[in-house]
Amino acid sequence: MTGAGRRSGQDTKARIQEVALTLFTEQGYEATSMREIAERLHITKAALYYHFKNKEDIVVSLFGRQMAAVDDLIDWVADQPPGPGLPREVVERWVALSSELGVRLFRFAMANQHVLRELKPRREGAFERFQVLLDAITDPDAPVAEQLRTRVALLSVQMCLMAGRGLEATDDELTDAARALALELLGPPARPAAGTGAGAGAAGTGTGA
Amino acid sequence: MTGAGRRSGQDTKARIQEVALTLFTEQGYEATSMREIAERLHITKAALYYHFKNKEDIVVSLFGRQMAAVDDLIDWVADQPPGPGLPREVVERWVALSSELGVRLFRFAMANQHVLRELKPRREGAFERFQVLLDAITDPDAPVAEQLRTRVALLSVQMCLMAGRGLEATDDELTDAARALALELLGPPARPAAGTGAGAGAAGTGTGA
DNA sequence: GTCTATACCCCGATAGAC
DNA sequence: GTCTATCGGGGTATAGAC
Repeated sequence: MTGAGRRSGQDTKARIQEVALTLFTEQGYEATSMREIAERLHITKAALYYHFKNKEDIVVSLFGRQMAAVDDLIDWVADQPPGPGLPREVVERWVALSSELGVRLFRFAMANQHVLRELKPRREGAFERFQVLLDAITDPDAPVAEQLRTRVALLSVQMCLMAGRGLEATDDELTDAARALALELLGPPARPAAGTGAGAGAAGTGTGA
Repeated sequence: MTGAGRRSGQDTKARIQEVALTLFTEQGYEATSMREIAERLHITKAALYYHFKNKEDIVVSLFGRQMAAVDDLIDWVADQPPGPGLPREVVERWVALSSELGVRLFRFAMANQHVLRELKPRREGAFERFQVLLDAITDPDAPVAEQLRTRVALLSVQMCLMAGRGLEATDDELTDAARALALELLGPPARPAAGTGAGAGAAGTGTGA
């Protein structure tokens, strides 16, 4: 019986998140003040601090699921033996993750790197976590040009989303193009050689985006 | 006779720029306060405002030459007839520009997109200006995947610089790899067909980085 | 448990004295 | 050319009303 006339705390919290994401995306994180968020909801600044520790905490709450998903991917990578097929696997999973999280949040994350960079919920920052993925798929013995190709492949997903701004294309089209480009950069699929029996079903791992 | 014991205004201004660039790069633009900059130079906040209109203006002064160079490139592009060889030309010039400006400033620009984005010295913002370049080399009639390849090619410089963090590679190596990657993404060089007599000497246009 | 009122200190920026 | 003083507004903390 909490859902009628009176406003439940859950509801308010969700509304704050909604307004905050909108404003952060439209005008940027720094350019959006706590007062501005509060005014849109007809509450006071202090009320925000009942629901969230601080301004950063709102962002953290918005990216909570996503950060956890990235952490899962990192943990998964840590358990994998290095091999020629690993980069493709990681790229596939990374693309799936990106489209699942939503292009909207991904764009926000890119345009506000400086905010995400400072968050320290687990591990280091969002930025350093991506570095872990990059390092995991980089063969330290390969020539620099080759190392860069592999790393750029993973980055190309973000780049396609960025470069796609202003193009007449749906988010799905962009995501598909990003995957195609990333895989192309990795070169022809390494045949499962001998011992490594990993390269089977590719992407569809759990979420099914 | 202004260079001895007394401190000239020119000197102070340069010292401010030096300290500001260091702090901005180390801890970010927003995380660096005017007071902090002033304290390092043993002057007060207000003194900074004698040399610079505001905080943004310090950044503008740092990027002045570079912004002008980008503007020149945009103007040049605007005068070119669209053609299959144009993307390669633009990429070559963009890579040359990037290495000339210095990898340091380029990294700062990427990590602080949100600042550059709001600058309005001429035209719109630094971000929108890059969009002009992207649009200039994009063939609106090509399939989306093809359009993205072209646009990502131009972005490859930024990607390599980003992906190269943590790699044992010199800035020159990264720049070279970026150019190679960009040209590869653009596909085989379009033969000069018939009428377009532009694709001659490629990059070396003025600066000679 | 939910929110308001109020106060704190730092920030960027300006005006005016020296 | 540099300082002091001051302004409005930002994020944050807390006391207390309901």
